[in-house]
Amino acid sequence: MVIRIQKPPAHINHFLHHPFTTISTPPPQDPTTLATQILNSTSKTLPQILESQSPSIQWTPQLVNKTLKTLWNHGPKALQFFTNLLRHPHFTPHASSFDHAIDIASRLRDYKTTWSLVSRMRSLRLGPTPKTFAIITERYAASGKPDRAIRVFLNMHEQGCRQDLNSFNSLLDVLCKEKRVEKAYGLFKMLRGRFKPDVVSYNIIASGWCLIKRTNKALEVLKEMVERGISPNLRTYNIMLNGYVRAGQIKEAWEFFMEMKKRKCEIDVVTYTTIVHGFGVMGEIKRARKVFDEMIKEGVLPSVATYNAMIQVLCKKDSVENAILVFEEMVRKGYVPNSITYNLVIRGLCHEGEMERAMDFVERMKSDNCEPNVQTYNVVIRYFCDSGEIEKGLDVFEKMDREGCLPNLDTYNVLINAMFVRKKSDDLLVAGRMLIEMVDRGFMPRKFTFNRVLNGLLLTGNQEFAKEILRLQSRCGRLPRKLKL
DNA sequence: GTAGGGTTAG
Repeated sequence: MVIRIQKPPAHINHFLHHPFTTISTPPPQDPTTLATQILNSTSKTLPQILESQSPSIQWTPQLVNKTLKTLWNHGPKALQFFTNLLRHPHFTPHASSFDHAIDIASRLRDYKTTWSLVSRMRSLRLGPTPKTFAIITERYAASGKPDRAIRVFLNMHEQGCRQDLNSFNSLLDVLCKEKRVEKAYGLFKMLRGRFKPDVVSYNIIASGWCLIKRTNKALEVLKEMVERGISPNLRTYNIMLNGYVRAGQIKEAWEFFMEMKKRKCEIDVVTYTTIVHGFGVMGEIKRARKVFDEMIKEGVLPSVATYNAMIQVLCKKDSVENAILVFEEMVRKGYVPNSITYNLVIRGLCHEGEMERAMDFVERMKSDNCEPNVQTYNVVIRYFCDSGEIEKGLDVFEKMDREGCLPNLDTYNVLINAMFVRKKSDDLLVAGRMLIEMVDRGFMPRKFTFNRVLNGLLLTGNQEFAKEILRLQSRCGRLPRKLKL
């Protein structure tokens, strides 16, 4: 049974802390330890594990959410954990935990679970909230079902959640981020009478056009906005600026930036970061550095993101050594590098073949209380494998497991591909086991990957294992049409 | 999680 311990009133507190009172304080509730226990459990032992925690553990939303996040790359286990918790009569779920679980279920394309969580949420009067719908529509749009996303939005009021301008903007954003700006703009025009678009709506559509490098369309939309009496804001300008940079129109970007200055537009750290990044990707390191130095004189302090932009472009167009100088400079100035910063430097070092120094940075990351994430490990695994050091790649794979970092689809793809280079039959067995593991964790291998592993196993005389993989493939619906029963 | 800047592979 799960007991929620509530903070006692102050007068009771006195008795609780009396030396003769035997009520113990709850143990430290560490989501990582909990997640590890859950990962090592089976569907049978999981309820017992949760049960054994129950006398002391407080299932706060933070603990539940953090645990779900840690289990992100093992969706089925994450959902098992959450649905088991829901069975406990004394567990009081929070709307945000439902949203996390719904996010995980819809990422697995398990829409049955998704919607049953929604109705559970509803029966507990916790939602669904507009955020819940943003999650679900994003998942539909991301898996090639933008029309389904739109339908979900149009029907959300039936789930007790009224559409408003905010939720409309969310939907437009989701469609634009999935590069369905054409569709988003059509919907925008169709429903603008009903939702009265604002500057946010227009900014979303404009950045959608910019994302697919159609800066002229973005300008057109913004012109229409002004004609309708809505003024652009700083974000609007930053969106256009970034659009030019993305589209490689660096001349236009610079002119736009100059125009902003001339018109005494407020210019902020985002504007500068965009320019630094823009010059950098064009290989104009000196000009990037100049803008970087200039912004401080103009009274705009760089952010960690600005440093990240600078570090990235130095790695790509200059040298890692200079990038590391900037890294040390930011640390000296009291900035705290984040995981993106570390990953950039690590990637830069890997790219130069400096694998040992890259691994040193992974350690430094840890000692700086910035846990290496799945992207960090993916980078070093990829570079080890690409340089033929398969064994070291596998070592890092084991290391991340020990550190409690779950691999994602990229990790498996990189490693499975690497299992073919040495032409060793043992490697194919490893590939087969990885294939089984990734499916177990909710990742869908491509048909190509299945076939490659299958052929490899057959050619190395592992007929029995090949059959097992074939059965797995058919369960995944990844069989060639002819073989499907 | 209503909008803008840093991680990704050719």
